[in-house]
Amino acid sequence: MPTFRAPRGTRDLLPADHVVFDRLLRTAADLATRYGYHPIETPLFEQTAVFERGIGEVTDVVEKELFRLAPRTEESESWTLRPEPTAGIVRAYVQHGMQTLPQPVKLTMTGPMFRYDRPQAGRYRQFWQFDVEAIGDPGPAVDAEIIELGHRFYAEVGVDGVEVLVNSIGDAACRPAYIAELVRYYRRHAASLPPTELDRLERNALRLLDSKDPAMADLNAAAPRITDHLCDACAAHFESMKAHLAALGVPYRVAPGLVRGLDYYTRTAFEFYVAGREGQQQALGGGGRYDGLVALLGGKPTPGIGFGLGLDRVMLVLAEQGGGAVGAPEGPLAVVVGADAEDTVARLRVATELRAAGLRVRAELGRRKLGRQLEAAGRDGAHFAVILGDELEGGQVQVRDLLAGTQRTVAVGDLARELARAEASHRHG
RNA sequence: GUGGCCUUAGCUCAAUCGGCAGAGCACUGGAUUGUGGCUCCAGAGGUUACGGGUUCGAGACCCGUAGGCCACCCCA
Repeated sequence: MPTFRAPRGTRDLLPADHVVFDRLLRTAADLATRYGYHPIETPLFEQTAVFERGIGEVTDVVEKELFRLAPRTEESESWTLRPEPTAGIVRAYVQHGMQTLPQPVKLTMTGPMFRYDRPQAGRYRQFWQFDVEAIGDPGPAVDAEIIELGHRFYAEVGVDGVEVLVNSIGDAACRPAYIAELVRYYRRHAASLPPTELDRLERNALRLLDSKDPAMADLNAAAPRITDHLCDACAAHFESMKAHLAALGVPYRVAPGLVRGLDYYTRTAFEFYVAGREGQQQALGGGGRYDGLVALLGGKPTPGIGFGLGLDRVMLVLAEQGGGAVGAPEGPLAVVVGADAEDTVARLRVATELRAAGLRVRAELGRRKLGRQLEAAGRDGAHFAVILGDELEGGQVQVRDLLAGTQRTVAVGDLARELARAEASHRHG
């Protein structure tokens, strides 16, 4: 019964979890660099209007999941913890005049996002995303390149069975007419619509296509498809994007029901999905094109595309698939131990010298007897124990090879060199 | 935001019909004083999530709260 615990929907990443987490961060950073993306950090919170205007007022994220900060005074502005990275990055793009840079501007950011919804495994109020955004390139080739990048991320971190779902949701030229037709279609069948679906029809008709209600299956299968109602420009974009994906060897599936939850998306929408696992948190990441967003946030009309990949869900799936989750934090190369409980000064001196030489060294500062110290060193995963004893008066210590069980006397001045040499011989043979 | 299941030591779990809260792992100490992994011994660790109720008596039954999980909503 701890007095305090992590807030609902948040969790502590303990050192053992961090081994996997670090690997994800390194892979993300390395991949983004290889593809020409530059790191950016935006604040964890923004003016609420950035999200309301950018994401859309009638989305679930804005209507019920915003993590609003309590105003400090009556007059103070409304701040909200970021629920997704794109709006903030686009705000920065506009604020710093990045339209004057060579286009596209390719940015990457990995960090925590916040949504105030009901927690479940793989769904947290604070969760981590690896995000990339390419702003200023209207062409379908960059869409394919970015999807391929996401696909490669999962491959490199070792997630099996990731499916790529793609769709086109049109643009301002063709989507309104399609939605009107969709509404007409469902209204004709209003009698067979469940009440909740009727309600969604009025709010956001595209969402009906996504319904998991079995009663909707036949109706949705026969519903007009957005991809049959794209304007010529959107249709050409979609075809070219798919051709590029195929040429890059990325396996994908067209998912006509994939509409995504944020209003700013246009044309390309995609999701990375892992099927067949326990629990419904199967969307590992997703993204799409947002050709209207820069203008919406006050910039001149500029196209953009990006994705966000959920690192928490990747860790979850890796653990389920039996990969990665195993991993103790890296232990020290050597532990400095001593026979005399009072010799902590000597232990620290030796350890400090070895650390200055660049070695990973833990000093045993407790009062445990030597046998226990060696036992702890072994469990730590240390390869060597440096044992301080009476020989120290003659400038010498014992170096015990904990893996081989051998031991030799070494002059203190030669310690760093000797440890490095012995470690090298472990590796080579 | 809606509905359901769950909560006993740091972790994984026992505790018969309502009758003295336990084990394994982990942790700490010891096995004739400076040598680990194995073994043996011992110790520490609990308001049985929290608050109320029923009862001679509650870990167990009832109500509420919190947290976790599952399904929705939606998404990462």
